[in-house]
Amino acid sequence: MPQGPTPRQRARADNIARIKELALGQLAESGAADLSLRAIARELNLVSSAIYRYFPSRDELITALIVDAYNDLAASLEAAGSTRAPHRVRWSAVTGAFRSWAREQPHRFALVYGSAIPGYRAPGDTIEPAARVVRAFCAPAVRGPGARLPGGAADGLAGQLDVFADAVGVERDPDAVLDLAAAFARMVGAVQLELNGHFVGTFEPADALFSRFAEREADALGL
Amino acid sequence: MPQGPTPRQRARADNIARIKELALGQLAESGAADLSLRAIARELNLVSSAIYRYFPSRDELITALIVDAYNDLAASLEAAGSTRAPHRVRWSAVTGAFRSWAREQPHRFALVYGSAIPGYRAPGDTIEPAARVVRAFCAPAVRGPGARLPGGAADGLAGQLDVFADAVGVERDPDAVLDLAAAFARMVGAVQLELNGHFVGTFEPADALFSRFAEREADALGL
DNA sequence: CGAATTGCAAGAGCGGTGCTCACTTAAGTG
DNA sequence: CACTTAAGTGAGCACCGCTCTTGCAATTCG
Repeated sequence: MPQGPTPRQRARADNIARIKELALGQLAESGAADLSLRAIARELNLVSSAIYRYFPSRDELITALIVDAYNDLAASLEAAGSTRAPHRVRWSAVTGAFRSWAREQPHRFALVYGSAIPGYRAPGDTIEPAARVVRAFCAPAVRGPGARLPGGAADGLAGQLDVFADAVGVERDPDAVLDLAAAFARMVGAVQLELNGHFVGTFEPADALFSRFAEREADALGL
Repeated sequence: MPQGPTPRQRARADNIARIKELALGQLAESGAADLSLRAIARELNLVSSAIYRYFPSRDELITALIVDAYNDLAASLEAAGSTRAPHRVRWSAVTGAFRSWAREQPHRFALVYGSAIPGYRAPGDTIEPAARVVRAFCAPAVRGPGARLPGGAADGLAGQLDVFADAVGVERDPDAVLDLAAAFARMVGAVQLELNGHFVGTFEPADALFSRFAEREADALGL
């Protein structure tokens, strides 16, 4: 027996995909809090309760969208950073890709890095995809001058930086690791500010600001 | 005539305050998207429709809460930064106050710097309070080595930095202004990440990380 | 092949939401 | 005291997430 997916499984997967697709469309129009299972069912010519055959609750649907968004963003960063170009160029590409992805899909960015949806608690399934994003973000700076001393298990911030470096797969000295963490936080914050309109009247368009940020970070990281 | 507020105006103001208070309580428990006017009315022994005498819509209530939150945060930063201590100490105090405020009232932080509430568009009333926060944040670094050259009206990023410096009331060279913008974005991003649990497993607690960030920024700003 | 099992969809229903509207009641004003 | 105006009422509309029972169809098994 070929043991492939049965027709039933195929149909089910198709429906799940269709639901996610419609949910994404709704997300783009109204945001996560307005995501309505009933509306999805309506667009799908289904009775409202039928949706619950595929997603046991609204939160489960949202979780699936979050995981997808993390993976999509991570893939985008990985694609931007996997060239043979010099590290500095790759850094610029990855940071640019982050912002571009967020600007193209602001609703999905809000889903993953915006405020937690009220009453919604991210389950464990999301932490791996989230880490993948950070890994991809740091990839261009993964190795450089001042590799990590094999000290290990230091207390306090030094120890935390070691843990972070390990999780991200970076071999750098603590100062560089700190720079990476700062760069990621800066990125998330700046994108958040841009998307929420906090730059209107000052940094609009913000292209120059973002590329200058990236240059400085590249300098600090010795890329 | 003393021309003070009439009893009616007093009662009205009291009711508005009470509504906002209950809304804040609800916010702390469930987040902005779960904010229910009917629940507020219930807690207030009012019939649901009576709320609309005070706030024409749910969005208007939320806007009021946002303005209050901005002003509260700004006041907190201003208090932390208005000491006679050296600039560097004040910088540390202000950045610390920002994080503290956000950690104490995560729901309010989410309201102002989190993702836009779906379907909700911030009206103009919010931009002044928002600017006040940025001003207070930058206050400790308002003046320092390398004051701004009276060039003015440069194109591109330099011009934007000038606009930003003017709006914030900073007299610094473009590099320092850029540092300030980066520090603010870093702050918002890092707090966002911390509040949303992205630091679990790495930077938890994040106190050391945040103070190290602040130190580096103080260095860069020459404080 | 027929029967049993499994998965899907239907539809009614519960308790909740924001918001509107015609209405009564109460308070302040000439 | 008569009048205006603001506050509160309650029914109602259209929507929401979610549950539950019921009928039907496809698949799997004896």
